[in-house]
Amino acid sequence: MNAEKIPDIIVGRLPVYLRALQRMADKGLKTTSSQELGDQVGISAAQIRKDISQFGEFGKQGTGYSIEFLTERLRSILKVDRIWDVVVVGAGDMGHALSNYQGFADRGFHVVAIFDNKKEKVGSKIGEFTIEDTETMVERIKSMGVKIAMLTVPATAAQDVAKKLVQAGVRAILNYAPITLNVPNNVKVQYIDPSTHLQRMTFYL
Amino acid sequence: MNAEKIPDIIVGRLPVYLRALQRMADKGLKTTSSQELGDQVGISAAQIRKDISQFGEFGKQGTGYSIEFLTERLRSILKVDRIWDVVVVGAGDMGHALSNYQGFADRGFHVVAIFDNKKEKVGSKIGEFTIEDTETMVERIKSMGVKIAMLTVPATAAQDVAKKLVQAGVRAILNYAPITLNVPNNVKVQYIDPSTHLQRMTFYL
DNA sequence: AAGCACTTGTACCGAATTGTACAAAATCAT
DNA sequence: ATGATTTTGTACAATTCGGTACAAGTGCTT
Repeated sequence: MNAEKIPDIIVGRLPVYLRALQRMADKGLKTTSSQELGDQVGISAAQIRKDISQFGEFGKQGTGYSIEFLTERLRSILKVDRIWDVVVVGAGDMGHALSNYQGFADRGFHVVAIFDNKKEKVGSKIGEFTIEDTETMVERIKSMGVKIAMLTVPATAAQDVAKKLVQAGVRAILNYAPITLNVPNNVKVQYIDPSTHLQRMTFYL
Repeated sequence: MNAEKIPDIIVGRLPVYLRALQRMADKGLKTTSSQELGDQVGISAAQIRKDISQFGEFGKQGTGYSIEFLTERLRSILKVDRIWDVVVVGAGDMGHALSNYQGFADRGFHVVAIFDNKKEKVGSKIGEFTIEDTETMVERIKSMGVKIAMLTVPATAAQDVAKKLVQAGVRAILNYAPITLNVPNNVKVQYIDPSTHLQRMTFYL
């Protein structure tokens, strides 16, 4: 499989499959089917089979998929068969919550530093982290070789910080600021904005 | 325009347009074009024109769109030309952050209560809110007539809580728990799971 | 007043995505 | 062993989605 040829919409579903598989494994299950997995994640069985088959023939007729094997394959495909270091920029409530979040460890991520530009915050602790100054951020990120950042600064500051992150070599940004970021093509951005997500649902109310 | 006929993918882009328009208005701008708006949000101008034209002819040739008028129309279409009461379930770090979040007010939402099932948390304060017991949640939500909930409980509890929310009349759930929820067709769910979003990007690294 | 530049809304078309259906393989029951 | 059942992977069809192109309206300049 060539990464360039896989549609983004399929890539977007893989983490959902992986998440469901990990839950099944936690329950002690050994195998599953596209039907069962589809019921779990609310996607048609055919869709799941087609998505998975983009990367190889991982199933067995009559039996379905080995949960362990499929999990391993998906982790490899998504490159989370390793641990990625991640930095948090913005030490507000959201940065705080992400720094403490226990849900990264078994999904392939590890927060290694948190930055803020408020001098009065710099130096204070969040859990085990000491908040660092954004002034030194670019060098710190470069020296650690971090490729992933989570951005929880105010919208007004987000574009500037994003530019710095790109300078520092960051290639993936999870943006919590309610603004669309302008970044080079080789940098990926995912957006998390609760108001936007809510507005997407009020349409149907 | 008939709500049933509008593709979900278009509905999903409208809040992004609205967000960009509100930023333009804040800057004092009066009009914009599909080209300019598209540059802001990273979507082609033709796409934006087509999306907007689903709901009427809001632009003017040669001039573009009145920011104020288009904002007003989008707010009406998305039904955020009013304030929706929202409850938070789960008083962990994320529930805490959402309860304090200042970004809801001018986007159509207002947090009115926060619930948790941990007896030792119930009664304590988060900002102006007193954490309430999930045992009384269904009745409280019913009596307040709340239709929207944000779910920040652990994955293991999420499905049970979601069921209760549906019983209470909630029609839209913003789910922060890393699990797919099973809800009736007339209930909408949006998913926010940082690990899933990050995994969607590591594929390209 | 005439020409130019800008911009919308939409018709048309190709690309992307999803659904349907089934042959082939594997397991299970008797 | 044989037939019934389950399930995958994929060919084909249908649908959805996005890009291209342009007529027509608007405002600006000279």
